[in-house]
Amino acid sequence: MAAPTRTPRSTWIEAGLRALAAGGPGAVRVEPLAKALGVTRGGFYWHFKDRGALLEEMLDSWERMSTDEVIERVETEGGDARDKVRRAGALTFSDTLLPIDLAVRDWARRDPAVAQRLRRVDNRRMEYARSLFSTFCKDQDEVEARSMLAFSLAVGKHFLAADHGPRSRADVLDAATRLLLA
Amino acid sequence: MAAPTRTPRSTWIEAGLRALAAGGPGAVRVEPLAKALGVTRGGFYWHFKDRGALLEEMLDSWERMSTDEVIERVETEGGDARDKVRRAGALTFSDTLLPIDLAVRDWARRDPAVAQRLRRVDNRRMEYARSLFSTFCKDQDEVEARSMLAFSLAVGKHFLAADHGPRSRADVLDAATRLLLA
DNA sequence: CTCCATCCATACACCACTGTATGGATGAGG
DNA sequence: CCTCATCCATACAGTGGTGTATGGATGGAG
Repeated sequence: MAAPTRTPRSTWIEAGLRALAAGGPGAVRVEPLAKALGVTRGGFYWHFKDRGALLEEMLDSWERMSTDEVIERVETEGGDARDKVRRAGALTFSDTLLPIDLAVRDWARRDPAVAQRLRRVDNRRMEYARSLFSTFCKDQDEVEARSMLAFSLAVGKHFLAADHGPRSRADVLDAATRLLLA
Repeated sequence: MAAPTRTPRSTWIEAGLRALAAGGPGAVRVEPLAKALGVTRGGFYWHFKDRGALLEEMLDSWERMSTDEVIERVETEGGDARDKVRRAGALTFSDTLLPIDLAVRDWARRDPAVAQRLRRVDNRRMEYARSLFSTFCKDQDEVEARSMLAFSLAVGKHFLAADHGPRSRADVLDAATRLLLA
């Protein structure tokens, strides 16, 4: 051992994820990250081979946070299937995870390696959603359709800019969720 | 008049939209665009004040293509409301328009001016969807919920990476669409 | 043929970032 | 107090873009 790590790998990764959330992968640049952390890039290239290595580890970190950790928390808190669907949605699209998630989705459209990671993550989520919907819907085709619609709604609502006249967005989401959980 | 415009504004705008579709707004850079068109940046700064002016005009162009032109085509071809919903979806998310649309959605999350444009566009689309759903669904809350779900599905499916086990993505989308149009 | 608006090439100054090399600081273990 | 692994600052060369200035080409109108 020696001096206690001052700005360890994890600090760079967290800063990187913040930058990704705010501006997409193109905004994850070493120099601005260092400036934001109040250091120079000196230490960065001690921790990481290059910028690409940071991006890899950011995705590793995100992948862990977005699946196991969320599902574990939902299961320990209990409740019936409908509660769990709502809660899983709330957790995986929380204030911190949501913007990262959306940035990764756009990124995945352009980078096959990222697409593969997202696929792993989405598959775990869909598998979980399927298991929950199956508890109150017996037709498997319909379970799959409802899961897909629920997931699309959870993601899509952040990419849609439409207003709803007299209704609030929250009202419409409520009505849509009821339709799916009926 | 004088020499016939060799690479007019529209050429730069089209090239810009292609770059936007392929790599997001950060990929719309003058130098690579010129290289792709086989010219230097010389002419670009004759047409446009700067890079920002090009982005503006690209959005103007996209806004026109994505609303009036689509709705007009759907209406002239006729059919019942359910046909029109499907056809409007197919047109506004065609091979050329879709990647631009998705790029703009991500862009809008970071740029308020872009968000405002997207809002105008999505409102026109939702308004149209509402009018179609209303023809076979009388509960206005439900019309709004179904419109929102349909729109979310149309956009969200391109951001979702999940597989569906034995089923194909097309099968699941079919089932989901039937659920919405029931 | 000449003129002139239109469009393009070239060269320049500038900026932001990448990755490397090198020489410190810093502070716990011995 | 010395040592050594750990972390950081600084300087450098290189890359790829931006916007400006300037001097041509080009080709239809007159």
